[in-house]
Amino acid sequence: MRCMKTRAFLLDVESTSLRGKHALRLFLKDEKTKRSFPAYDNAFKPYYYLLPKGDFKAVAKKIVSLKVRDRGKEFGATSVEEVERVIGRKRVQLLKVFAQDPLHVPKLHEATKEFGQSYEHRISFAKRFLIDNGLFPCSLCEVELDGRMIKSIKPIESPAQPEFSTLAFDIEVYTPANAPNPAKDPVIMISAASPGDSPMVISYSKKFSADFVETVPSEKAAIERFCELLREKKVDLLCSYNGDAFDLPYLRERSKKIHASFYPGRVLSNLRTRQAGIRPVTRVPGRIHYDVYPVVDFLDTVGAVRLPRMTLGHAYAEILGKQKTDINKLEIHKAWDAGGAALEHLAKYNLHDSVACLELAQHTLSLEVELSRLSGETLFDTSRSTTGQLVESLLMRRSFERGEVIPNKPKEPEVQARQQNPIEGAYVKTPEAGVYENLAMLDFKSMYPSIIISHNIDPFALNCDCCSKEAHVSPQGHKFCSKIKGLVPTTLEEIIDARRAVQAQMKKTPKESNEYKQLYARQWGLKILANSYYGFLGYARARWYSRECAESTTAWARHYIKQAIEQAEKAGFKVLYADTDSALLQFKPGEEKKIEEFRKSVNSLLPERMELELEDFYPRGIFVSKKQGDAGAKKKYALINRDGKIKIRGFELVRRDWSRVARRLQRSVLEVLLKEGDVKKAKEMVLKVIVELKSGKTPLEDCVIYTQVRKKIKAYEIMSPEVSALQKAQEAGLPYGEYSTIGYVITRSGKSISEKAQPIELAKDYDADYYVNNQVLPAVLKILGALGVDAEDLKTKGTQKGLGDW
DNA sequence: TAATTCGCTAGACCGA
DNA sequence: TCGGTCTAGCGAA
Repeated sequence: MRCMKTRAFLLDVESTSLRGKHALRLFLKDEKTKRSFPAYDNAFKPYYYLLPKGDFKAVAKKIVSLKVRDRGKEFGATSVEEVERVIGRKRVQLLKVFAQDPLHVPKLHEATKEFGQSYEHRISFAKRFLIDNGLFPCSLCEVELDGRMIKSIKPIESPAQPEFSTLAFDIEVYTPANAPNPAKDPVIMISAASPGDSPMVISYSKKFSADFVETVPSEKAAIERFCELLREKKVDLLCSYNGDAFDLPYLRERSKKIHASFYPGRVLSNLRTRQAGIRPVTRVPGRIHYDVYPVVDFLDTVGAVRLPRMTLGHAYAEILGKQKTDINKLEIHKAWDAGGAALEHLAKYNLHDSVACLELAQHTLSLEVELSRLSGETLFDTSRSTTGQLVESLLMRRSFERGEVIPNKPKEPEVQARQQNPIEGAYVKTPEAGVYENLAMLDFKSMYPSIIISHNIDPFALNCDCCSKEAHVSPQGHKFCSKIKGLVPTTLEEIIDARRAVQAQMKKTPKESNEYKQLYARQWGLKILANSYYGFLGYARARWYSRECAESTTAWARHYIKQAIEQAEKAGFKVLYADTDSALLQFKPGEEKKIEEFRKSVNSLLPERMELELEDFYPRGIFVSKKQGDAGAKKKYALINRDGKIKIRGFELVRRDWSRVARRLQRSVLEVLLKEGDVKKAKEMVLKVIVELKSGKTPLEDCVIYTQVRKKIKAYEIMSPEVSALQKAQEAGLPYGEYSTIGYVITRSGKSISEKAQPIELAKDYDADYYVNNQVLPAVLKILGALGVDAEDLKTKGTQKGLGDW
């Protein structure tokens, strides 16, 4: 029974070799038996396109006979075909140049440069395979197998999703010196957690009383036991937190050092770590290594969560609202040496890291699976992708389906030129500081996507030959075809329509069901994709970058919001504020109904796809002035709705680079003012906090300021508190790498603020004057000022010694 | 090598 | 020691 036909989920694809020749290794999971297995394809051949300049046949002939030398080996194109494709909007004849090996493609491209322009020569082979076969990862396909070889594979339309056999792990390393060094520092514990099983820790040479610890004879045995565990559990999804950069490479290096056999994969291939931009990426052959760290980072950038720091503990707390066992990193090796309770605590900590990682993986998986199915990237890639990569992947697929040649990535000088020439963005109206009542916030539903669709904003619909008067003309004069819909608006419209359909389906589905969760994840993924289109059009490295498209999108946005503001004023409302796609209107008491009439009149003038919505009514709201001058501050306001729910934007209290003591007080002050309008009470709260700070009773944790250090330390021109604190932390051997977020306290010792900054791990005291004058007072003075409180009065009274009068 | 621009604010730096 | 300018980070949309 060597030949068989089956239905299976496509889990992953990777480029590999088979008997010395290139091949693709797919990981499949049988729908019925739930067995995961590798299968190979060596029939699919790499290729790229060439648009020849000069005589077509002559060029084809030259390429066929071309020989390229690389590392002592000679090769050429295996064949050349004439094909018809679309570039931009033009049908053209192209040469499709096939290669024997994916590695030959870039070499052939170099060698054929003189004959014309190459296309699609920088698409990875695995991606090429997926696109050309119309296969979607995490989806079902029909496979015909001859032993391990794939005879045919076809996608199956089905909403079914694979169930993964999942395991999360985490390691602890003995690091008495500074940074962990695999040449010297042993792995002392490996923990593992999988659904339905009790989590466990593998360790050695020490006595543990906890029954979750499995003791083996040595470090080597521990590493090998871990690999064995992965085989026993037949793990599909191996979860880690930063396993890409730390746990997996460390285990590999350590295994080399101590001659442990380290094969955590499903096949006997080694781990592969490659540098993907700023961070490394590690593949475990035959399993999907799901690193939760980049997933959390992604959620942070799309605004789904906001983390003070990117640690596992912070992610666990912010995303799942749970606390896990903590330990001071500097104490780990001491706990190992000390044994007893300290060692038990370390084991527990190690255990909880795997448990937390597993829970976070499970929580985020449905979204990532949906994004993978939507973008067509493997789950491995998707979970490490940025929004730009997702949009690009999707467009590449749809481009292929339409017979369009995928545009090349821009070369570096072009990227630079684009970056130096940014486009004009949104319109923001300056508010006047003060307290206002009877407010309504209106906003355009999915403004940028709806503009792109409505006006057919697409790089290849720009300046078409077919339209003259009937073309969409942007406020800046760019013309977009009104007859043939472009790739960008088409795919975007599909996304929006799909999201509507999913949302409709959700209404018919019980909220607690699995199906509902899946639908929720799907509409969320679709929303993320839709919202990323505009940024992608203006992204300098994008294959579909178009200055004209991006600037037309924002120009139309400015036009529509300003038009709405004008209409609102004509209708008798006061427009207090507007930003990009929203406007805050003030109405006369009891005239809520007029808002709805106004909204309808605006919508009657809009293109069909665009819509102004009522976001909410707000009985009261506060705007403050800028720190310098009397002008109202943009992007900074607080509103309270009829249910007493407060919406706060831009204030220090939403910023992680402000101390908790200042943020908490600012929130309380805003709440009291919005809910009760009690200025006196607010003033008293401020003074209470100041007194506490001055008395030294404020907990140090409330004084921590978190700031990310976003460049290499050497690259800084200016010494800032965060850079200074990071340096001090690194000197003390704390595990802060480059680009990390540092939590620091301004202490009493030192002259400049940078000198006074100490990492929280090392800080012993705080500088009360700094927290009063540079944190608490700036956070509340502008707010109280907006209510007519004499801010200066509070400041002098507050900072004077004699607070007894209050 | 990995989505955009607009806007606020801090703290350092620098010259008077 | 001041005020202006600049670098840098973070948030709004």
